Amino acid sequence: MNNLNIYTKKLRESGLRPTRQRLKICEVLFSPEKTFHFTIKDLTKIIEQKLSEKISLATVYNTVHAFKKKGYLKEISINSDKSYFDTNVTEHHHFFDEDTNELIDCGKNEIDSVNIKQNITGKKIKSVEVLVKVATDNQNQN
Amino acid sequence: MNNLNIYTKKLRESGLRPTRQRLKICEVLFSPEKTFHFTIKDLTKIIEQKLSEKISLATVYNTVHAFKKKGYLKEISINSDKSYFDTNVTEHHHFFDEDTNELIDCGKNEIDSVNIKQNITGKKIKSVEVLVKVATDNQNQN
DNA sequence: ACTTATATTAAAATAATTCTAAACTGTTGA
DNA sequence: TCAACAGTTTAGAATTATTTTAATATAAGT
Repeated sequence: MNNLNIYTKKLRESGLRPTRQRLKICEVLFSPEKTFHFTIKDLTKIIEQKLSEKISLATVYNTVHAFKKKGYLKEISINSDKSYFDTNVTEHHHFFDEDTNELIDCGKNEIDSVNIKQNITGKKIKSVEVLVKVATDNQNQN
Repeated sequence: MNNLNIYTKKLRESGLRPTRQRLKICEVLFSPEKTFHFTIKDLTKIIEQKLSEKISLATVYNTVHAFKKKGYLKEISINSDKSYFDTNVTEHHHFFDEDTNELIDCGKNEIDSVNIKQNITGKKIKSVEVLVKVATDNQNQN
C-alpha cells in the first residue's frame, strides 16, 4: 500500500474525505520516520511551505481534531496558551523545557509505569500523562 | 499572628504591597480549611461576592501569578482553554473529569512516586505532574 | 456530467490573557 | 503629619488561540 492510500485510509477512518489539503496534512504528519511535536501554527507553516499556497487554519484545526479523536494524534497537556500535539501515539511521557517552550519525549523506560490505586466511581481512566517541567538552575519555576 | 498579618506576609514575600483587593484575594485563597481548585474567573466571582464591588481582572491575574511564582499557588496542566490553579501546593496529582471539566485531587498515597531515570543536560526538574483523565465509559477520549 | 453532501476559506466571533495609560493609594522620610 | 514617589487599580484596548459562519468550491455516487 502506498502512502497515498495510507493517508486516504486514515482520513476515511477519521470520518473525513481525502482532499488535497488534508492529504498534505497527512504527508507532513505521517511520512517522517521520526515522530514529532507540533502546534497548529507550526503545522500550518510547514504545510504552506509544501503546498506553496495558503491553507485555512480552520481546515488544519478540523483535521487535527479528527485525527486526535480517532487516536492518530495525541494532545499533550501543558499549561500554556496553545495546544501541543504529538504524532507519537504510543504510551510515553514528556519533559517540557520552560526556557525554550520545547517538548521532549521521555523514553518509555525512563519512567516506571504509573500505578493508580484510587478510582473515581462510574468513571474510566482515559489517559495517564506525566509531565516533567525542567529549566536551567537559575530560573524560577515557571 | 492573625490572618491579616499572614496575608500581608505572603504578599510581601511575593513582592506585592498589601492592598484592600489583594487582602481579599488572600482571604478567599488562604482562609478555607480545605484546599481547592479554581480558575481566574471563579476566583474573581467569589471575590466580588465578598467585596460587594468589582475587582479588575488584571489585579486578579497579577496577584495569582505572583503567588504562583513564589510557590503559594500551583498551576495545573490541563489541556483546556483556561488555566486551573490549586491552593494545595504539596506534592500531589490530579484526576480530570472530562465529562464535567472538574479537577479532583489524587490522594498522596494513591499514586506511587514517579521515578524519572532520564535527565536533560543542564536542566533541573522543576515539577513532576501526573494527570489522569477520566470519563464515563461510553464517552470518546476527549 | 449531474446532484448532493461535504470541504475550504476569509472573515467574524469568542474567550482567555496581557497590556496600557490614567487615576489612585501605600509607604517613606522629612 | 504630610508631601512625594513608587507601586497599584482599573476600564478598556490589544493580543492570541480557537471556533464559527456563510459563501464558494470540490469529492463521490449515480
